[in-house]
Amino acid sequence: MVMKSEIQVFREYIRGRHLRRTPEREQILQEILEIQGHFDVDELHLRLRDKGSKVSKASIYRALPLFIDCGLVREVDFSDGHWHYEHIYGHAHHCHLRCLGCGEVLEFQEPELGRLEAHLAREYGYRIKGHQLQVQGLCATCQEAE
Amino acid sequence: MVMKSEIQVFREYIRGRHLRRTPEREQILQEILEIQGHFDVDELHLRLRDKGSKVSKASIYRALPLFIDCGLVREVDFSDGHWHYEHIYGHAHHCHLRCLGCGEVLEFQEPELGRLEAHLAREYGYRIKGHQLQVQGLCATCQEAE
DNA sequence: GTGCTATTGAGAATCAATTACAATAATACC
DNA sequence: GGTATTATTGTAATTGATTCTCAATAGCAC
Repeated sequence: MVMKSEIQVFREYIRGRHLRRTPEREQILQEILEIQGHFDVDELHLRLRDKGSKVSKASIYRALPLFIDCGLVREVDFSDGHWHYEHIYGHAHHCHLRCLGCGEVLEFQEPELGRLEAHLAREYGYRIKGHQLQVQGLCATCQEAE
Repeated sequence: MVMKSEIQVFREYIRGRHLRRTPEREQILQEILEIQGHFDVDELHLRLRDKGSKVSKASIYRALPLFIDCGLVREVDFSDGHWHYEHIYGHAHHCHLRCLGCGEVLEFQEPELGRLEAHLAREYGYRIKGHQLQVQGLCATCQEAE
């Protein structure tokens, strides 16, 4: 299966909606693609700053919903008072296991959830759009430190 | 199995930590117990107002972590910019299916998740403390309205 | 009762996220 | 290519949820 590149997906999305392709948006997307794992707006903004980009936080906040809407990025909830994000296009759907002590985040697959979605659709007449599963606990190191 | 009443649980928690039993806290807890389903701080505050209580929002914000800490209440994430809560003591653990159109929230059980927790504990050496699973979709009515 | 200190309400402060606005720049059309 | 249209930008102000400060109050231990 050949996949379109993320930039390609974004450009088609932009064109299809009579939005505009701007260097700011593409810089932001480029940076997101280079980040391993999760990020928040502050981190993203700092990384762009460090590379000499002058993109404002407002533009980041304005761009993220676009990336989410075209399926490149999703919001991740770590229950710490602000949003985190990760790029998902081309990545297998996964869930997060987070250590309450040190904040480490592991990713894991849970294939059962596909079956669950199908079951919920049948049972309640819903068209399922997505799900998030977060698990919290203490990693081995933080258990000892207790 | 006989369970302690929620008020009892809370009073013991308070006593055990040299905190103080106040009418404000007990009014808030009482009100939470009467709410069917989920609530947020604003709703809770309004309901208390309507009953003639003068409890401030600040006190509600200060009381909620106590209820959560003693296992009576938990946070629920609807990804809409602020926290929701529900009382859980004596209720079976459940997950939420939310309609993105009208906001309807259904609850369902997912017994597989217990097995998943055990698996994660074994696989990664974690001591699991909890999990949340949210599913989003469109209910039958909102599918038609599209 | 008395003293210690946790708790309260009111309002100020904080912080992430959104918005207003004037300037800029991407696209469509000639 | 030039021009008009209007989406997008950065800045700064604003919002809205939550937390904090502070002086007054009121539980609880003795």
